[in-house]
Amino acid sequence: MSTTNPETTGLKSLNKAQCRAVTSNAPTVAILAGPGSGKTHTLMSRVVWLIQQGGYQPTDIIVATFTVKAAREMKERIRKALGQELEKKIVLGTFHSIARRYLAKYGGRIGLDSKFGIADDGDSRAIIQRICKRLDLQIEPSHAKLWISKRKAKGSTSTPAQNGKQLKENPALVTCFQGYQDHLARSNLLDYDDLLVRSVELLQNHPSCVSNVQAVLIDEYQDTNGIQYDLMKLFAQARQRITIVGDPDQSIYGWRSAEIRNLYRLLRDYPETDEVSLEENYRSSQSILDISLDVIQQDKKRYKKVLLPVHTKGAKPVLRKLKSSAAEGEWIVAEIRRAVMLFGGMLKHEDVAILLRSASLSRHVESALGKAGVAYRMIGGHKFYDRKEIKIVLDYLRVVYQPDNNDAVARVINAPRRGIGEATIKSLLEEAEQAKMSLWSLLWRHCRGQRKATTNIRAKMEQKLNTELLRIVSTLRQRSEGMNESSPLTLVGLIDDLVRQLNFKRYLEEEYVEDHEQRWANVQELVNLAGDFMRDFGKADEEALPEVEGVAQAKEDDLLGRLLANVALASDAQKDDKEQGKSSLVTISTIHAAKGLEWPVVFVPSVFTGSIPHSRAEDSDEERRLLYVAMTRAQVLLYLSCPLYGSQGLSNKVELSPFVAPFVGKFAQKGPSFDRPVVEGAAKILGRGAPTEKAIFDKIPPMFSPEDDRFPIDPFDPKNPDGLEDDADGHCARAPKRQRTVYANTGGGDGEEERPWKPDYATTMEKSSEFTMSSLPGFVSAGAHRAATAAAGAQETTTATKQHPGTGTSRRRPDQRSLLGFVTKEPKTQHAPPPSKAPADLSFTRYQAAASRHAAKHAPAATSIDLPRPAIDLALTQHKLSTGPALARPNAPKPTDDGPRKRYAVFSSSPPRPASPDESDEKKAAPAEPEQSRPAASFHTTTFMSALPRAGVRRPVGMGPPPAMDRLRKPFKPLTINRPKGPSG
DNA sequence: GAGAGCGCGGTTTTT
DNA sequence: CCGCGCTCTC
Repeated sequence: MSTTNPETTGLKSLNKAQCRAVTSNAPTVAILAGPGSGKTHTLMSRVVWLIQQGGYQPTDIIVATFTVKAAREMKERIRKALGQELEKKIVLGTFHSIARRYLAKYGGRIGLDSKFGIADDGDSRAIIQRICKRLDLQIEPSHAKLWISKRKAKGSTSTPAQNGKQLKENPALVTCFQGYQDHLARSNLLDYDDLLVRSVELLQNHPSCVSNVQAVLIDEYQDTNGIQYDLMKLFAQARQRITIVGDPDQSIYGWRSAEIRNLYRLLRDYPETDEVSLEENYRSSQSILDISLDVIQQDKKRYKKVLLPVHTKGAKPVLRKLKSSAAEGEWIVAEIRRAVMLFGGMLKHEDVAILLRSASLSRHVESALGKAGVAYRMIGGHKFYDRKEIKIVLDYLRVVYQPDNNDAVARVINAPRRGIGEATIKSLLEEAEQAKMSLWSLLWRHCRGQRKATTNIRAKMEQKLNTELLRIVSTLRQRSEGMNESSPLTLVGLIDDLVRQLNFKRYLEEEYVEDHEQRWANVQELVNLAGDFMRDFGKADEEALPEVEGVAQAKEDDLLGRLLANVALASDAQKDDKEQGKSSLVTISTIHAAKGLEWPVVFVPSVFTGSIPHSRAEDSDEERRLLYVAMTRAQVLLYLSCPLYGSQGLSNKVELSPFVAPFVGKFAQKGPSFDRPVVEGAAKILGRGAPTEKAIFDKIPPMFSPEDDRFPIDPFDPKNPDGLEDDADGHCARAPKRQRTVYANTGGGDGEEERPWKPDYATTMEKSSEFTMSSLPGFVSAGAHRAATAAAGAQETTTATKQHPGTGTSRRRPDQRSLLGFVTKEPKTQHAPPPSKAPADLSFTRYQAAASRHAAKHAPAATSIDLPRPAIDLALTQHKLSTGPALARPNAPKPTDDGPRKRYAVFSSSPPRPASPDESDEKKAAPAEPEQSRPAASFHTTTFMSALPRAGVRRPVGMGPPPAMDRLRKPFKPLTINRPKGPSG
């Protein structure tokens, strides 16, 4: 297998370096590479290669990823390459889920009860909070939690060196730690960190459990922490074959104790490691890469490496300043629409991602999208499983599964209301603890008359407890114990019965008069999720571990337990591309959750100090890397933006993030013109067909401004800093005093022409933006939009995995083998460092040289070869009817025959005023039903619908002036869903 | 002792 | 801007 011919082994999609990594015979392979260089693809290919060429059994391979999403994606890819049969046998998942599997099978060996549950974040927090309070420790629970988690996550790293520090430890923390562990043990729970800690313990003491393992592969290695490193080594202890891929520049989990140092530990611990660096970036346009590098290179301590653009320059990334967060949201919507429109169907909503530093920033964006009727899905942030109604049901299930889980029991005692208050529950808990029995059995015995509780429980309540809680749960428990894979529907039935017997619907109606429907729908969705779970994980040994000879496994056929574990471990976003394909959704995600993914169009809003370096962040380098990660998700269009005033008050000005401030001049100040070269360049990068100009033209409605000119370029006006809220038109309309911002001299340095801000135009457009956006029929409505795009863009477009389209153009570096591009500063390892003293900037120099070479080669050539006509698009640029008096009501043309359901929203041409009751009458008449045109196929649709006003309950949000609405309505909670829906067969 | 009402601080990112 | 903890009433 040493001489492998790429042609015959499916390695064609790999470049030379990748190929070398895939086929390396070294026991340990470290693949270090920047974003978009095909790391994951390479790792996946190596798995395939190990199985097909190396003769390894899939069951003997462990692939660990960092996030659930990454695991799922990896799974998908391997399935495509190997087929489901083989893929299923590979032990693949997040560290946590793999650890859990081992503990479920072998945990008995280290004294673990096989029915252990997983304490999620909320559980841990609650437990710690209680302990702190009860013992009157003078510490902050959140701090304690962090500390405990850090301590567990360290693994073997810390122990040797720092004894001095250990003495300094706050004894209160130690006490809390102890109490916490005791409590977990009593409730038979493991927290997330414990899964890893105990697995390490297991594998240390019982290596035979992994004696079969031939190869271990780790994705996103830079994010592993100490304990995960230990675990990796232990997984690999039989054969010591490890392959890792990673990028130190993308290390964004330091707060979770990820240690870049692990890279050097690996090189030290496995001196024969074959290091491979991948240097070509296949993802992004050159200008995106350039500016991303500008950002990351501010970090002087970083380990430099080469990143060669493969694609052409592309449109200049944008750094846009907006008046407020609300304006920012609206601008984003406008840009999305502009791009979708002017790319003539080549870009769809699903090609767009909005990446946020924190989930809480999503509000404005969501409301803008909602108003415009753009469907979206939110990844990360609020979790479906965190919703109150869901938590209650889950808590019941946990009690069914684990009667000793006192916390779950306690939460469930008075929900639905049974007239048992907090004080009573607290007292019962105390009593149980004193009596060294679980809360459940205390109640049980009390109600059976076996042991009278000292806590006073009134007869009426005892009655209720007995019939409504104890009896229901215990019968369900009996049923669940008889449940197994051969009776696949029982889990759904179980939840159904639980909910019915609790009269949960009525409870919701009474408790949540306002939105009980939504909540009940959520409960229904939970039932559906359970059904999906049964289908996908229920029967197949999705989680099986290979039998190792002579090592007995515990059977884990407890469906309920697995469901609950799945909820705890997989509570992040699922995407089910199959179903989503029908409706094209914009993605909103945290930057963290976006790692490893890519989109043609990426927005990074709120790039201001306090958000991106987050105000509570301790490591600003990590924050910078975070921004870098966000930026490098983009393939063709990258937009950063920053509101000039914070959302709270008008007076709090906001400062541009220091990470971009020095480069303001390198960004465009507004969205690019989507002229022919830009469109064609994008088409090339994405490997999609560029639409003809006619195709684009035909769909552009009149009144549509092809430029990003609806918002002032510089909304900042010192004379009128307070005109923000009420929109005293004057100040936005004033001609821009150019570049008088605090940040830098943007100098307007390049060919980007600055369109002067026309006062009248500005006002009208600005003012009319709400209704224009939301009510032009066929324009904003997803239905029409889909019709339009479907007609044009029926071609295959795959965003996920690129097969390195530009093979012909991408020049591989001849000296690819060299490592010097990567590590320039060798930390205190003294094993043979590669060409050690490369000047620190060499890599960058190389990069620059390559980049300019590349540019020289491509810029003229690329366009002239494929598409000889350069700038016909002038016509397009001038196709700007809208610069005229903007208020003329457009003779709204339906772009296509929208069939029978053409929906004309009623809109008045008068500028929107703050909502008055009479006015809203008119608005009520407007059909608030953009959502009806959308298929309700996936749960994400549900997500989206929750964003929309429900007829009768709310008036159409799109019609009204936004601020009023925002204040009137309780902000909706986006359902952020996550559907553990594995790609079913 | 249960529940409704008001005031205050506070929450980054994920398994 | 949202859950909490505190107070007051039943």
